[in-house]
Amino acid sequence: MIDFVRILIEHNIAPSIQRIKILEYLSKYKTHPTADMIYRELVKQIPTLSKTTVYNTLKTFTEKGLLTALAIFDNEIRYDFNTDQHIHFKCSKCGLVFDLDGSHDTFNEDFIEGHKITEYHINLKGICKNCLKKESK
Amino acid sequence: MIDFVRILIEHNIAPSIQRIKILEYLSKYKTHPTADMIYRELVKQIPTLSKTTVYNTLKTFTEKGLLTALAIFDNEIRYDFNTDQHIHFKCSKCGLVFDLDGSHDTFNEDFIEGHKITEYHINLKGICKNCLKKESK
DNA sequence: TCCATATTTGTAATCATTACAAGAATGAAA
DNA sequence: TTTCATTCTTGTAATGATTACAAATATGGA
Ligand SMILES: [Mn+2]
Ligand SMILES: [Mn+2]
Ligand SMILES: [Zn+2]
Ligand SMILES: [Zn+2]
Repeated sequence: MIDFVRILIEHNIAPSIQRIKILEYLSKYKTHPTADMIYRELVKQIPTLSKTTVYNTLKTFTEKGLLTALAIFDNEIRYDFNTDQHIHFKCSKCGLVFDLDGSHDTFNEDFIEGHKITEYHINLKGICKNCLKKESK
Repeated sequence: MIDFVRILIEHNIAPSIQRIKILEYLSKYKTHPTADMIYRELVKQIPTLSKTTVYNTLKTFTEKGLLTALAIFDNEIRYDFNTDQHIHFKCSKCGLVFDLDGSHDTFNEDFIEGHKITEYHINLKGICKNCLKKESK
């Protein structure tokens, strides 16, 4: 059982019910959800939850390094509890986002051509295994 | 002088004034502009230009493989006349998008872990050379 | 308990993009 | 050259994600 309250305190974030639930959701469902997906699920548990709170919380978490914000196609931000370097693949059929942690060699450099690098993302797009299977039938 | 009419015809796109101008703009200004940036520039030349036409045209061009659509941070689509594989870097200070054509080894595989790959993007974020220079003053 | 501060909420605003329908241009057949 | 179907363009309205903002609520220490 992960101690979400401790994680929040360690990141200098006051552990409100909303924040605990949002962090719990992200750690449990590694589907790279959008703010709206998180809202729609959690409002069932917390009927008074506001979508603004979800947005604010996700912003805070990202700024404090607790999450990674992903901008992978289709103009929507997705959130990832896994802040380690890994590769993302989005299926253009079903819309699911998969992790590909292939041991691809990554940039380690802090500077490239004089620019300071703070984030590094590899995003792939295509048709996922499941959708390919359906297609072939 | 590039023959934009020929390029359009070769891609099975009827060469209207609007389409020619949009293609010309993208080939001339390699700044990875958004639809809105293109509109704001071209409406000076074509006062009747509609933003919808810009969006439609960019969609058509992308579908026909004439452009690459980039989703690099901040929820906006940018367009690139250069369809060759290269790396993008967005400065979080000034917002400019730079090309980094570093000979980074890329995926060549058509399939990864069973998923069919159709697009491959490497996006970096950080602070660009120019902004670093300004900061240090 | 009291109070300053942090957090949450709900609504309105914004920004990028898409949907849609009507008008204009095009170009081939008669 | 007229006709007419098709394609393009335009303008406005709608959508969807996100942010701004101000009021209401919760929190934790003095
Ligand atoms: Mn991930
Ligand atoms: Mn580029
Ligand atoms: Zn799929
Ligand atoms: Zn910069």
